[in-house]
Order: sequence, then structure tokens, then C-alpha cells
Amino acid sequence: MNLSETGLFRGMEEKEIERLLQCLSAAGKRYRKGEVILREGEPAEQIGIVLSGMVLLENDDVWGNHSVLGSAAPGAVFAEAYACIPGEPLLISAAAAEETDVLFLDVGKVLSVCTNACPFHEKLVRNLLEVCARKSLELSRRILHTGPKSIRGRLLSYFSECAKKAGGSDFVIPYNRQQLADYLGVDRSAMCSELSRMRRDGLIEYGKNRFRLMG
Amino acid sequence: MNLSETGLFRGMEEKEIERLLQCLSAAGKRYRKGEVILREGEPAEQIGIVLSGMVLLENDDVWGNHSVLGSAAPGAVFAEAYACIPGEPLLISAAAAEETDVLFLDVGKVLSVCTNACPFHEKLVRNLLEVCARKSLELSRRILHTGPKSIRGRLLSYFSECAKKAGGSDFVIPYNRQQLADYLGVDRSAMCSELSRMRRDGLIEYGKNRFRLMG
DNA sequence: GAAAGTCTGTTGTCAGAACAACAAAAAGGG
DNA sequence: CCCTTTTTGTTGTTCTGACAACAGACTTTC
Repeated sequence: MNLSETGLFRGMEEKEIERLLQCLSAAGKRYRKGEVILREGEPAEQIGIVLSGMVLLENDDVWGNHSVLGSAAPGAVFAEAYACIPGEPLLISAAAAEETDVLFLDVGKVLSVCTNACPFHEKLVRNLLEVCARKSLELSRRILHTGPKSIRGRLLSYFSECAKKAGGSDFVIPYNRQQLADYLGVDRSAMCSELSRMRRDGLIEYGKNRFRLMG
Repeated sequence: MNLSETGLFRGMEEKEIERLLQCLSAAGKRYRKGEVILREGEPAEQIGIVLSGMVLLENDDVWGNHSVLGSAAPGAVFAEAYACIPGEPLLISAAAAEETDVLFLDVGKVLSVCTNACPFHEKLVRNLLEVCARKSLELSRRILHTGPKSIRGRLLSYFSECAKKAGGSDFVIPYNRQQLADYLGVDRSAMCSELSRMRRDGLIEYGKNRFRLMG
């Protein structure tokens, strides 16, 4: 993973990034599939960057409901909102969906009094702002996808976004069936049935995680 | 509304704010109840600060579903995510829930090349970052409140947060019944029935927009 | 390659929520 | 104050989706 291609370090030179990583006390860690990276309720003063693998942002409530709020692919950042608000406990947990490498950064240092007049700090703060804004949009989208009452409506809402993002009717989703159901807030088996019906009705084609919206 | 008490201008002096408002081409506007302030699909290069009244952030999908994503009370900011990502079209609309005064600010100017070396710009950017982060948390909470499948579960999840925020079991919500139903993603009449049952079961007390969670 | 485990798809039952329709109460306007 | 409009509450019907249980496909491991 080349850091200069990530949202957080966009527009920076290798050398600048090197120095920033020191300012930020960067530290990497590897997680196995299913391992919890950050646990709900704990405060998070560090931001995480996914170097490889996949991170799921999820929540389990007292009634046993399991929700997936989103995912972070390589280059994406997570826990950035909490790192920007010191002491705020995590509403959600972060878990590795597969073998995953994460780089942790102490952005708090840069945000609070910045003794070290590192000239790239300001660039970092602006990048972080854009990252936060984009995350807000992702959360908004997840809310919009769970707006329709029917499973079909939710799937179509989500698939439409995927197709739009992919720039065509063919796309691969980052979730398996259970995770997709948790993302859309529906029952997995009911969703599988609905997917079958949608295929029967000629709305979609699919196999594994590859889908196609029929026009 | 005293701007120095808002998240965006926190920690600034009156004089500094005065000058910033000029940099930001501040312009106020008054809206009547129900009037649309920002319309879904349009790009928004300006950020809005609510001076008085109440703004609802909502969405209508193609199937006629109406969702409320959140509200902005006096001092709160909206459309900040879009203002931070130039050209991004609005996923949602903003509408006045009552007679409302809004102050629009051109934050894009400060975020892009900042020719004017106004010393408070950096402070503003950091404040904006925190505002964005807090908005992300609000969206996350709205997602968590719609996690439970039952209406009762959703109400309790939401009421718990209200009580926590109010620092006691008594609180006032910023929504009428229809808006609350749209916020929780349920049918209004079904929600009214559920509220009655919850009162009958001794879980809550309520009248108008004032609620009490019984321990 | 056999066995254990994981993931996906199917079916039937039943609770609970959407929906429609209406009544009552509250708010607003002339 | 009366009339209109909006908001809130109630009830009954209908139907979707949750849930449980299971079968088959695919993976992984030894």
C-alpha cells in the first residue's frame, strides 16, 4: 500500500510522509480474521489506516442485533472521528474481516498544540477534514439504503450506488451475504430469497460477490 | 445566537469572528416553516449555521419513503460535509421545521489556497474538523437507533441517548410524532400505538414532546 | 482426500409492522 | 370565538420479513 495514494496523505511527497509518520508515532500491527481491532466503549486516541485486508465497522446491541456500519478497504481510514474528539468512547467496534494490516497514527498530537512546526501538518489537517467529510457521506448513504422498508428496495438502493461507483452495471461488493444483510439491516435468509426472486424477475444477475444490475 | 458559542467559532474572540465572517462572505437568510433551504442533488459550496429555529435534514426516495437523518438546532451547522468536498451533490435536503434564520459561510475559500494570511483560519479549520467528526457520530447514532427490528427497541435506544444527553430521565425531543417516526424509520401510527403500550407497561411517561424514561 | 467448518440458498410458520381509516385533541387564523 | 388545519391517538386488516431448520456447495486443514 502506497501511502501517498491514501486520502490522508494525498498530495504529499514520500519524504514528507516519512517525517510525518515520525511525528505521528506510526505503528503497524497485523490482525487475524475475526480479530477485534478496536472495541466499542473504549476511547480511541489513534486513527487507523488499512494497509491490506479489510476492516468491518460493526455494533452489537443489548438485544443481540448485529449491525455493520461500513467497511474500510486498503488505503481507507477508520476511527478518525474519535481521534478528532479526544476521550470520546467508541460507539462501534472494528474487526478484521480477513488477515489485515493496520497502521495506527497519533493524530491527536497534530491537532492539539503543535509545538513542532512541521510544515506538512496543515496539509494533513486539511486531508483529515476531507476524509471525515467523506466518511459522513458514507454514513448518510448507509442510512439512505436502509430507508426503504422492503428488502428489495434496500438491495436496489445499495446496488445502484455500487454500479454508480463502479462506473458500470458490473460490480463486486466487499461483503458476504451475512455482512450485506447486517449492512442493510435485514435477515440473511430472507435476503437470499429476495435475491433469488430478483434474479428470477430479471432485475439482477449474480454469483458469489459479483453482481450485475440489469437495465 | 452568539457565534462564539457555536462549534465552528469556539474559542474565538468577537473581533476575530467579525473578520472571519468577512473572509467567509457571510450572508444571512430567513426561511418560513416548511421551506426548503438546500435541495437534494444540488451541489452546496456553502456551509449553514442555524441562528434561530430548527432545520431538518431529510430525504425522499423514489418509492416515496421519507427519512429524517437528523436536525440542526441554533448554533449547529449543516451541509458541512459537502462544503468540504467541492462539487459533491447533496444526498439530502435541508428544510425549515419552523421559522428559521440561517447564516451561510463560504468555507471553501479558507480550505483552498488561502492567500489571505488571516491567522484565525487555522483555528477555523480545526473547529470545522471537530464539527465534522461530531456529525459523523450523530449519523452513527441514528444508524444504531434503527438497528433494533422492533419499534419499541428503536424508541428505547433513542430515548436512552436523549436521557444520557440531558443528564437525567426527563428530556424534550426536537421532533413531532411524524418526524420521530421518520427518524426511526417506522410508521407513525404504529409508533403512536407502541408509545401507548410502553406507557401502559410503565416504561415511559410523556406528553407532547416531553418524555421521561422510568427506571 | 476425508473431515470439519463455513457460506449460501430454500422452505414454512408466525409475530409484528405497515397501511388505511377514522376520532379526538391541539394549534393557528380570520 | 368559531372555523380550519394540523397533530396525535386508536383500531382492525393485510402482508412482509424475521426466525428456525435444514440441504447443498464450497473451503480449509490435516
